[in-house]
Amino acid sequence: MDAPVQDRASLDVVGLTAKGIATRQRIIEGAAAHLRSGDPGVATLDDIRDVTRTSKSQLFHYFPGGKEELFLEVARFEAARVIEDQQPHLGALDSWAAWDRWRKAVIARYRAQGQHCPLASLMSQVGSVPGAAEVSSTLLESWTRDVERGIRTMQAKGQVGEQIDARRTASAFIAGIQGGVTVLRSTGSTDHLEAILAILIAYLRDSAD
Amino acid sequence: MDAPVQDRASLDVVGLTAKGIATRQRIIEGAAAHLRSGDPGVATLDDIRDVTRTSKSQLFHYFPGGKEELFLEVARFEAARVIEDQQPHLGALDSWAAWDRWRKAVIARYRAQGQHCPLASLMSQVGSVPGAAEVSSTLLESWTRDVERGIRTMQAKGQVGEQIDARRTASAFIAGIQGGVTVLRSTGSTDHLEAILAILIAYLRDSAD
DNA sequence: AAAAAATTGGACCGGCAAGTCCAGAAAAAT
DNA sequence: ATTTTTCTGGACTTGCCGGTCCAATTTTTT
Repeated sequence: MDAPVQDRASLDVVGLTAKGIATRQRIIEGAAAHLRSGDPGVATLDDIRDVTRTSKSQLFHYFPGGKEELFLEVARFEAARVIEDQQPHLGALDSWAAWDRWRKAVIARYRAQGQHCPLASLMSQVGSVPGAAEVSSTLLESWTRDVERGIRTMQAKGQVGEQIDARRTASAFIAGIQGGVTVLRSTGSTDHLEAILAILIAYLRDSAD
Repeated sequence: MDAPVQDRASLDVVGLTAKGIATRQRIIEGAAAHLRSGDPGVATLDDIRDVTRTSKSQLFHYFPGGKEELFLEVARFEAARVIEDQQPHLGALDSWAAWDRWRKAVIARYRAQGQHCPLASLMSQVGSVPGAAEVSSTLLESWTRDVERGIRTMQAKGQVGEQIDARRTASAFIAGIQGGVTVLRSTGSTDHLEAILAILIAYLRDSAD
């Protein structure tokens, strides 16, 4: 389940000993947990130092690019989590029951984490850190693709009308989820998120006449 | 059109001379323009000082609460703009043509401002500044209400099915727009925004059988 | 016109946080 | 074993930015 994380990490750890890799990973995960539980805009390297029980020099040793590089790494880590948390449902949207389980998983996930959305944390840095835009749009793209695949599967089974534009509708789902979460972050309520997921799924169901 | 802004301002300007009011307003508008064109997380009081041609003491004279108070005031200013920019369409969603004009106005607005969404700037401070959450949820609420009213109007005319939950569907619209804009901010494309607006309107049209 | 109040300019302070440096400990290589 | 590389600790530097202060100027009041 964390295989992709391992892969990702191994790209950057060439030349590090086992101990070094462990420390590096501990920093990323500790920083991720810390950023997730607060406003990432205010998070400081010293906070991360405290929470990960490391020193300044370790931070800069493993992330020569400093704060920016570390945050990007955390962003990648979190992006992987977003998709993983929706599995196995997202990967097999092949029946209305599956869609329903997925819908519930999404709502449960965001309800649980409340105001703190790691993806939003990501987005809030899109402006300042160049690489962040790439990380988040990659995530959005693969997320959209998964949903699109689900819609095509349903079309193949005749449970969604052929006239539906799978790609476009998948985009709508992703936008809807993003928006629902955005509203959640500022109002604390999942109403908007639930509303749009229900409507979009109803739209798909109604399409098969 | 800027009557509400005047009202709002007049609440805080008791005891200020005409010149003072003008300076205060110049600061708010200049700061708004500046924040709109960059990452608000990095905006500094000195930047605002430069762009508004004022001095530190003026900033603190008119906004004793410092940065926080000034930013909140800017947030209110921007929140008003968001609604205004969709008028007069948003206020009179009484035919499919009107809905279409509204849809186009929304897309045009966000396409024009590209990656920089003032509402998102607002949101990104929800965590740090207490009042920001209130400002943005007030905006979302009144925005949702406008759409809800539009749906009810269409229902009264028999152009949207009675089985549609107006409130819930309006929530979906708002969430959809938010999400579309969120995606726009990170990918630069309005595809998601256009997709979800089209689908939601189609959903409404199809409801009138 | 004089006094009082509001407005403006900008120097200055203090704290905080990113990033540097180097010395010492631990681990790996030979 | 010793030598070389990797890893770790934390003090220190540097610059930035929010906020304070006070003196000068303009405007309003009487």
